[in-house]
Amino acid sequence: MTRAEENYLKALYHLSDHNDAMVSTTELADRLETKPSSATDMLQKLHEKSLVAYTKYKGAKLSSEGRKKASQIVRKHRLWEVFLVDKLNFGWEEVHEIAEQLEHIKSPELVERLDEFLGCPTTDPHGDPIPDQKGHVVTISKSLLADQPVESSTILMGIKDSDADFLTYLSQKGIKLGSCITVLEKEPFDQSMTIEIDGQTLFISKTLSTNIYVQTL
Amino acid sequence: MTRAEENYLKALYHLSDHNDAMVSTTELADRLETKPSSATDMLQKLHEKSLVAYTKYKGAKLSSEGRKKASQIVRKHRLWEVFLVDKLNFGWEEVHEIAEQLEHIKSPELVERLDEFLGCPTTDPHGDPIPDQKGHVVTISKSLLADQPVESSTILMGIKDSDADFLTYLSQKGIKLGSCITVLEKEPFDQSMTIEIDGQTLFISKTLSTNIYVQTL
DNA sequence: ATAAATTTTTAGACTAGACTAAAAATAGTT
DNA sequence: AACTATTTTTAGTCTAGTCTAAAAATTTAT
Ligand SMILES: [Mn+2]
Ligand SMILES: [Mn+2]
Ligand SMILES: [Mn+2]
Ligand SMILES: [Mn+2]
Repeated sequence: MTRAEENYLKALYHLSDHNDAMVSTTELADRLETKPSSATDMLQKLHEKSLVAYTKYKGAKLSSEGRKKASQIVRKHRLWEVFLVDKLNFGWEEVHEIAEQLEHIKSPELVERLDEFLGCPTTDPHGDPIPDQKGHVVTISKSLLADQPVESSTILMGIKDSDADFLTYLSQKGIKLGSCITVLEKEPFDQSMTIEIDGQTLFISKTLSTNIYVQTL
Repeated sequence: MTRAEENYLKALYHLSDHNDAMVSTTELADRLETKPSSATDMLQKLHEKSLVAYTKYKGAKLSSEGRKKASQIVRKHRLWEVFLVDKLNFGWEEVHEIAEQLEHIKSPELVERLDEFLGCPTTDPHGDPIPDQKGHVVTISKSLLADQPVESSTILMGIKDSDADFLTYLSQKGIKLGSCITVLEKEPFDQSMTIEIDGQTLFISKTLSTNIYVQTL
């Protein structure tokens, strides 16, 4: 499998959002910052290889074999992210780009040894679950901070959009995985919130609260 | 820089053997398991980029810029080998293939953090020196075991041909970096030797003794 | 110094992956 | 239902990197 093939499989994995929904060529092309015609080419190739179920004009989804391959890439990506943050002290906003390369290293043995070295983590630095060798993920029920009622106490479990600027902003405010968040106020007209996070009071926009996953205590 | 370009630069680095000797296209092609015509193509390209000094029919050698790039790849290769052996407990015969991939990961920050994480090692698991950020290597004077006189006591400092089968064989015999070797006997007709290594007596062929670097005590 | 053998380069073809432009299919609108 | 707008596919082109076969240069041998 080439790097390009792997990137397409991974994109399909993320876009189908676990409910093996059909993905259109434009969605796929947008995600990979390429053109729909290129996506069509690749989908036809991956269909030939039985990694993708693709029907002209109707979109594509991963085959079970394709999903397994994709989950292995995601597994590697997230394990390397843990390595970079836990062992090399990178910030969570710096690791995605590097993991994007490391995920393509081919060595099953390496993955398992890395996993063990890291203490078999179940989530990556952004709160996303790490698939096991078989591609299974333990899904932790989490809800959006935006949907929490006033007075509720929660713990920050994940970031929806792991954009580097967004992650940097969160770090600056001292917002990180495991932070305790209590909703103090919610403005009905623009859904902005006043929250207490690890003791300090913060005012946050709707954009922010819809990109943060929390777990109710 | 593409992966292929990097592999060509690295091959030139190793073949020119520090004395910036001219390297022929066939040598280069053999090393990279490709054809001379492919090597010619790439040399012309790298010459265009001023990374290689190449003159038709006369061979090629690295420019100072090219040598610097090459040394950075070698640096990465060897640092990753240290990581794999020291942190992930791989055997020294297993790491070359994986490092061959890892050496192409692009992130200067990663290299420096990895270096620090590993305690800034100066040699890799096969006894080869790790170039610093500027491409400088600390050359430790070592000689071939084959050239040692009878009765001399030495320490194993490196392996010349890091072929996986050879490394596995050495491990099986308990031969590793740092082992104390005393030459007990030398047969004049075929240069085979009887040695004492870490207490045990071993009979070794010329092939073996010409692939082991030692330092005299 | 010529001729033969070897090495090196060129020319032409191939694949993976991407792109543009045009054609075909689908979806949306009157 | 027919027309329009959008999406998707096809056709053709491009680059990187490889290969084979042929041509050119160099080296070796006579
Ligand atoms: Mn990737
Ligand atoms: Mn992540
Ligand atoms: Mn390599
Ligand atoms: Mn090595």
